[in-house]
Amino acid sequence: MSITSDLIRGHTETIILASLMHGDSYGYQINKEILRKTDNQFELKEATLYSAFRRLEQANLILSYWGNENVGARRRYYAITDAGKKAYMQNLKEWEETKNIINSLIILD
Amino acid sequence: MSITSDLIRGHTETIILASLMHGDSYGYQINKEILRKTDNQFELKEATLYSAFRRLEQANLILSYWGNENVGARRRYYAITDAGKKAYMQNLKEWEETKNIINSLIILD
DNA sequence: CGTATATACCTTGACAGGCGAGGTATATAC
DNA sequence: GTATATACCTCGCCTGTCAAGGTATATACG
Repeated sequence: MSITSDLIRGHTETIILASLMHGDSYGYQINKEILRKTDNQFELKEATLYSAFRRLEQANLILSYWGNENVGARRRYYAITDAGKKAYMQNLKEWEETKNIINSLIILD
Repeated sequence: MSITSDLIRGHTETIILASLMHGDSYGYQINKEILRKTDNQFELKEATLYSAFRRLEQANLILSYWGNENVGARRRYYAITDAGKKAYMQNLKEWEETKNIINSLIILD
């Protein structure tokens, strides 16, 4: 896990929103997807993931419902709301701007 | 709650180290330089700046000395150490990796 | 002289997100 | 029966950020 928690801080919610832009999903799956997408370089810690879910739902950026699995462990599915989609777009824009700012500050001339 | 602060979190020290790679400087000047480089889009809050100085000096990544101004307010100058240069290089590398990871996670296919 | 502004440094305490460490439950495989 | 994978959750600590205060020097203006 080369990525440090302070560098990821502030991106957790956007990462979750981005994942849900592809369709409804649940915690475990979202994290596995993150692992896959980053070639096992990164995953969210469970406590981080679930506290982010709570914040996002509180802010009405996502909503949740229990899946109707009749076998295996229960799953709580999450769906992104319209407000969530807007927030995602906004966060993406901010990321592009922040990226430029950081680049200009830490890369030497 | 400003989004920017969480996105910049973890980069503060690298920003300071990068600034000192150009030569010794002092708090006020470093912050003005950041403002200039980002076209007034960003600056470190004073409390953040000075607490970062303290951490960096504690870790022997920078050292400080009082300037000998005989006019105006006193200045505490900072210089980057060899360990600081190494840390800067390492942080820069981590930034490039983190950038890719975040991009791959938040930008939709 | 009083006030405003710029330069320059510093401290305290609150806040919020990340996460280690624990817990619960279902199902398969050996 | 025990190990592993799936799947969810909570508690409490840690750490970086920052609002809100403070101190001191120098110049400009009326």
